[in-house]
Amino acid sequence: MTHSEENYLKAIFHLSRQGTGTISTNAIAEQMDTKPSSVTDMLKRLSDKDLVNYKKYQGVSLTETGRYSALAIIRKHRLWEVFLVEKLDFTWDEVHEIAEQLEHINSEKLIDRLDTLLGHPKFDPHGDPIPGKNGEFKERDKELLSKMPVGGKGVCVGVKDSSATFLKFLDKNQIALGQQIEVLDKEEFDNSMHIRIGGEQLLVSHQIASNLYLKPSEES
Amino acid sequence: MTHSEENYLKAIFHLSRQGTGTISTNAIAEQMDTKPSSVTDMLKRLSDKDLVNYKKYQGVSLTETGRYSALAIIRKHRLWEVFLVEKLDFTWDEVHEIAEQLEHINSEKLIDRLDTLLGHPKFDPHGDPIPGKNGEFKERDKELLSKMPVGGKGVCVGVKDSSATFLKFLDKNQIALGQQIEVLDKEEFDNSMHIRIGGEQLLVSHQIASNLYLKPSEES
DNA sequence: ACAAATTTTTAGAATCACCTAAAAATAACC
DNA sequence: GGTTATTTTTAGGTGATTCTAAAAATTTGT
Ligand SMILES: [Mn+2]
Ligand SMILES: [Mn+2]
Ligand SMILES: [Mn+2]
Ligand SMILES: [Mn+2]
Repeated sequence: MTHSEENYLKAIFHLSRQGTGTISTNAIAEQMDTKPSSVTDMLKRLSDKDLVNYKKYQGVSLTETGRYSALAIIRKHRLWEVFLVEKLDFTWDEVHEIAEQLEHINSEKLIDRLDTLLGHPKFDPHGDPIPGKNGEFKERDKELLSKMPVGGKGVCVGVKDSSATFLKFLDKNQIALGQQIEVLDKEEFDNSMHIRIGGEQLLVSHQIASNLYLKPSEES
Repeated sequence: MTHSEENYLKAIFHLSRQGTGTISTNAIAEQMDTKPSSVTDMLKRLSDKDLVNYKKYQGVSLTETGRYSALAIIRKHRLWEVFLVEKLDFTWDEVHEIAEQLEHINSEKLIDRLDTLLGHPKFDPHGDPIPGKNGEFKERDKELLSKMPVGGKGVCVGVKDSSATFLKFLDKNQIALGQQIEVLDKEEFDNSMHIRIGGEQLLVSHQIASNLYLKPSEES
């Protein structure tokens, strides 16, 4: 499989996990920052290789083998991200770009050994789950901060937007994975939220709240 | 720079360090297992980018920037090989193939950090010197075993052929880098050599002797 | 239901990296 | 020095991946 094919599979996988159902040509083009016509070309090729189910004008979905391949690439991507943070002291905003390259390295043994070196991590530096060697994958139980009710509590377990800009913003405001967050109040006006985090109080915009995932604490 | 361009630069660099002078199209084609016509194509492209000095029919050589680029790739290749052996327990016969992929990963910070993690190694698992960050490079002082006189001694410091087949053969016969070797006798008939290595005596063929590098001990 | 807007596909072209077959230049030999 | 052999380049073509522009299909709105 070529780098390009791998990138398309990954994009289709990620899109499948957002909106339900079949994926549109335009959605892929946008996600990958290419033209729809290029996407159509590639979908034909992927379909020929039985990696996607594709019928003209009907949208596309991954086949079993396509899904398996996508998960293998995501596994590599996320393990490399962990490696970069844990072993090479990169920050979580720096690793994605490099992992985009490393995910295409082809060696089963390499990725097995890396997994072992890292102690079989279950999540990457952004809180995303790392697929298993045999394609096991389940999303973790999480909720957007923006969807939490006033009075709700939880632990910060992930980010939706993992752009460097957003991650650096979180660093600056001392918001990190593993921290306890409580919703104190919501502003009707702009949907911004007053939260308690690490003893401090903070007002976060709706933009921010809708890009932070919490694992909600059990309500009594 | 594309992967292919990088591979060509590397090939030209390696050829320059063997026979002296300018490099022929055919030599590159053979080294890279492609056709001479493909090489000509690429030489034009590399020349356009000022990475090589190329005039039709006159052979080719690296420019200053071409040489610098080649060294950067070789540095990456060899650092990754060290990483694979030191951190992921690969054997020296397994690492080259994977490093062929990893050498194309593009991140200065990554390679700096890797260098630090590994303790700034000077040599790769095959005894080849690792170029410095700023293009410093000097070959180590070494001599082929086959060129050593009877009675000569030295430490095994490298291999010329670093194919998996040869390396596994060396493992099987307990020949490893760092070992003391003494030439006991040469057979006129087939140029095979009786050597002492690690207390044992061994008869090695000319083929083998001409692929093992020693650092000759000071003769008195 | 039909026109307009949007999405998607086709057609045609460019670039990269490779190939084969043929032509041209250079080197080797007598 | 002229013929042969070898090396190297050109010419032309293929597949992969992208693009733009135009055509076709689908969806939306009235
Ligand atoms: Mn990432
Ligand atoms: Mn991630
Ligand atoms: Mn190598
Ligand atoms: Mn090596």
